[in-house]
Amino acid sequence: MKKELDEGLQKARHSMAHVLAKALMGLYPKTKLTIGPAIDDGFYYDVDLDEQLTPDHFDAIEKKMREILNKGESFTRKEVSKQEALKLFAGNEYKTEIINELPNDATITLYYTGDNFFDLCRGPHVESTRNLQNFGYKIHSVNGAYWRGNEKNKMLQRVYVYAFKSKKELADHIAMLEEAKKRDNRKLGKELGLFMISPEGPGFPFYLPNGMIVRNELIDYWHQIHRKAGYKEVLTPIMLSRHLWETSGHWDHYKANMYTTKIDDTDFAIKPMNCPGGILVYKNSPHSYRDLPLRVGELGLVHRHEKSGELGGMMRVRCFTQDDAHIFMTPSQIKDEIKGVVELIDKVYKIFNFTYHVELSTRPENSMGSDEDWNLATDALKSALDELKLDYVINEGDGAFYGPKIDFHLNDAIGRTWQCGTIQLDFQLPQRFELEYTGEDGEKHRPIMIHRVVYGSIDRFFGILIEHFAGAFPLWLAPEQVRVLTLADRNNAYAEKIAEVLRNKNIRVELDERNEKIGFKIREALSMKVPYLIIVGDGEESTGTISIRGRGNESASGLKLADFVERLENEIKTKKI
RNA sequence: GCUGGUGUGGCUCAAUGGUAGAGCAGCUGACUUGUAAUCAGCAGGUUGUAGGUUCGAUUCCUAUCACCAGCUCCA
Repeated sequence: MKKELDEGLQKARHSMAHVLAKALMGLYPKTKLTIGPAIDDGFYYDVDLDEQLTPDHFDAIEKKMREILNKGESFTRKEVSKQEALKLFAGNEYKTEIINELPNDATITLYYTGDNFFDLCRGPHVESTRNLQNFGYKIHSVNGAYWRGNEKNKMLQRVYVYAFKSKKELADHIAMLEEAKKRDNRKLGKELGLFMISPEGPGFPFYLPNGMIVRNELIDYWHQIHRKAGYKEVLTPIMLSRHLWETSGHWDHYKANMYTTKIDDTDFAIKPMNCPGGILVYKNSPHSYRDLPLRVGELGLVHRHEKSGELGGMMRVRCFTQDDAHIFMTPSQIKDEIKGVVELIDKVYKIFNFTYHVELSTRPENSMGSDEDWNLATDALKSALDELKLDYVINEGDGAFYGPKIDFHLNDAIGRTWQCGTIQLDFQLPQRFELEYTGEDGEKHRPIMIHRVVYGSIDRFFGILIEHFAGAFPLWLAPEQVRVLTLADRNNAYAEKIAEVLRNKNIRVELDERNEKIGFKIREALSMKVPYLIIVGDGEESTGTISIRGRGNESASGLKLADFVERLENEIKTKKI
């Protein structure tokens, strides 16, 4: 599912980055160049420069780039020794740092652009800037970026440039971004009355009535499929004692992200995860091997102190509901349980027409447990994926502190990917909490735990859905499924009767009886993305029929209400997208 | 949290170192309407907040809060 890497394009983009570097050096000779790689939609170059670049500078920089492209300057490779390289980049601490990390006997390569500019670079490059003349490129922003991505390092200026093989592709890309902007969950959330976020609670979303309907539909569906898959459900408190978080390891590993408080003289923390609560439920009663696997779901509200600059709409919040579940099982059940979860996740994503890819994350630095357990857990996940014949990418060191995980990444409207579903295998918490079950042999054994979510966060999944559907939710999710519009006051009674029939069928229907022109009412209903409009005037009333207009461009008249209701019910039932 | 930017009535936006203006939404009235905006009137803001400069600030400065883009982080 991941985008194929087009090596030729990457090479050309990286060559463009050198053109940008040369242009910047020409305009601002004090610029210290650092690195300038190709990315998905172009390239960037990180520079250390005292003068703050702003959009006002872009024209001049682009013009300079154009000059270099038009000259048809060749890219030439030159090999130098480490000592020579250090001398050439003596005033540039960033390049010096890079060079110093190379082995002493390394052959270091420089690339010249023309004969008066060179940059430290592994290459490869196109032959000449002439090869890049048809490129569509546009500097679109300058932002801060830490040297080497480490927030302890100096912040550099990162010049971002869109770059495509042709001007047409560039125009298409910009058009796509504009479309994405129209779908932004923050914009649509406001326009469609889905949710709000108040300055009184940054990162803590409020659900408005329309958003609440979507949320409840998502939850209803979740309950249905989980019941069918043999899950039980619990609800655990959002605040628990420090002692519990110390036992779980969160107090040591996750404290920076936890909200804490005191009750009397005891420290408490608002839960950032549901697992310790779920474990207390498990420990509440003794278990036999006959109970396993035990699948216990929880729609748990968690709070995490995310840094202020990381917040954004529904996509990144400080409190959210995870559609969590913990599965307690014996080692021999691991594979089948993981398979079951993967199939569940696949089924849910298909309902929404999402494509996704899978990643497997291994042991991070700040983790607990023995090498042996980590290997065992990681191997178990791998073999389950292999057995399911699922392609996956390995993310070294990106696991949770208590175990490795499989992540599901959805592709959203803008082409970004979002981690939603995850399956985490955990040998640690059962040990820390001394979980047990009685085996067939009458002895005590330690269960293994799976933590898993399907939506991930209901709130963020909602945000992704808003953008995915551009606010035009499928019928089963639409806050308002049908709106009945009247032509004139004298048709109101007829319209009310129709609305009542729909309401009795559990269809979410609203009535628009205002004294407005029909064009105005239609315009408003369509801008609210109502899936179906029923329009009734004298014509319909005299024949006992209805006219409908769909959110697409469908329109029909002379329909029987009963037939239309049946159609709606079928569409809702099949969760048709 | 960091770098840069933004902050004007419910929404979208305008204006100026001399005490803010429009469209939409809202309210009232007229119109009783046939597939994406009927007309008229009314009402609504001490220009995010707190200081400062100034004869005078919403416009300049400082701090702070929130938002936006990116970095870092992440469900």
